[in-house]
Amino acid sequence: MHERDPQSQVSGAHSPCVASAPIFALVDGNSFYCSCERVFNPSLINQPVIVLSNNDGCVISRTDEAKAIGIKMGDPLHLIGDMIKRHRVRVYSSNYALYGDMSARMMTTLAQFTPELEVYSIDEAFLSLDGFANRDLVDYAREIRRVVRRDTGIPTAIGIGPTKVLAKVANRAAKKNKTSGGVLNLCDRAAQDSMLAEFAAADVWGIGARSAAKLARMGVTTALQLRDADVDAVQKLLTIVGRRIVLELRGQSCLALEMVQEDRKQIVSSKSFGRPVYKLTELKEAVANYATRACEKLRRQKSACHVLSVFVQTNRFKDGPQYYNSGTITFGAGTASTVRMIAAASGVLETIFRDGIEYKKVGVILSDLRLASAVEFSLFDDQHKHAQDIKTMSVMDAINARMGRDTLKVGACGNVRAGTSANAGANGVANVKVGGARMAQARAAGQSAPAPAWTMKAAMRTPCYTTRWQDLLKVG
DNA sequence: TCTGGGGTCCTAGGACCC
DNA sequence: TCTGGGGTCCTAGGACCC
Repeated sequence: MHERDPQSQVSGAHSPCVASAPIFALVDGNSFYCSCERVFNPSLINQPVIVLSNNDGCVISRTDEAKAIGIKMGDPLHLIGDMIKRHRVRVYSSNYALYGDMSARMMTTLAQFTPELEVYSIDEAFLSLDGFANRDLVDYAREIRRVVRRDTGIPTAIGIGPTKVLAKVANRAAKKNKTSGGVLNLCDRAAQDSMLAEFAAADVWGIGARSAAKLARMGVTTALQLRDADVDAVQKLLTIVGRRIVLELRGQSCLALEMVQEDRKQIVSSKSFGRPVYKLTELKEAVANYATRACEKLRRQKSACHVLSVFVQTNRFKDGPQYYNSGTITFGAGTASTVRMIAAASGVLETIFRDGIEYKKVGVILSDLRLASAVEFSLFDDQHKHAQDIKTMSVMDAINARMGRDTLKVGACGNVRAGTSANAGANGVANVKVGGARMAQARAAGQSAPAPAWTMKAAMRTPCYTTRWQDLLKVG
């Protein structure tokens, strides 16, 4: 068992990596989004490739070749146009349906190697190798890499260590060091010493820009200095979080493997607009769509929402008047009904909307999430209506699961088909009635209508090779 | 013209109660 | 005029992650 509360541990002790100590491996997909694109387009191999954030705003994934040119994470597209042209960088809009599917394949493959697996993010997983101490860990990790590559096409790097933080360090080093063969083991004390000495404190997992600056002020700039710093002083500076990091660097495991994915405590759906938006009606349509997405997630984890917040904001990068406002509504009896949520969100939006403002973004936040099966009613709540809502939603979910997202949706969402974009055009919509709620049914064939200003820009999106029949890759 | 979205955890401070 | 102290709960803000 790992001790989860670092405060209860003996501080200052350097525990050696003995047989009974935990062993973590961190498997991380290299340039994950770009690698996904390469799997389906081999002409991208050995080429500089980047994948962009929503609205084709900035760089969120880049290959080694793109890094070598000098393209950095988070670079706005409009500032690197020259570089892209000069080096013929291949540019892609993000395609989360594809990346999510590739991620699931990678995790399934990893699960063949150990049942003790934590899916940490879309492209990373921690594996427990506790029972493997008597094997050659590096050999085993190489085998994992080989099989993931073979079965998914995704290249990975693997870092091994007695704690999660050290496994992270090892992973970074494995990626950087081309002679490592993609695998690096930091279970050995001497290896830790030499590696941490040349590893920046700012690059340690959990140390962000703010914390790095604070540490630098007390003379700590390397991971080795951080490990050997006075743990109480670090806690004073960086709270309990900093203490845990120091202990983990010393080889004391404070962060356990979390195999079960806990339910979300909060669900956010918000996006920047492809073009400026001024009108309340347009904002309402955007909010209806975001509320729809959020409620789908909510029902998937079988929760009910008790607090809904809606916010609006202007473009913070633009000179001129800024506006931010948010409003909240509380549901006496929790709900997961898209119809109710949209109505409530629309009401909140009206209270925070001001005329004559150039809006860039709206969002909805669902919080105070509790078990849907345990919703409590007061004397004034209409339980019959609530039961009807649940039925309506399950019909909608069932149809959309079978026929595709947004086949059935609430009329307030307008006529935008999910998965299309501002540039891809929209499909026709017909209204139908389900369980008393007015729904809009999008037709499969697209009669083009101009896309609303609030929809996203995604001009360079690849097809959904793995998740849509009509986008299956054709061979031959 | 053009700068992402979706999460988590921790702490301090205020409100409130006894 | 004197005017406690401890506990809990909630929230906003900060910081971090991918």
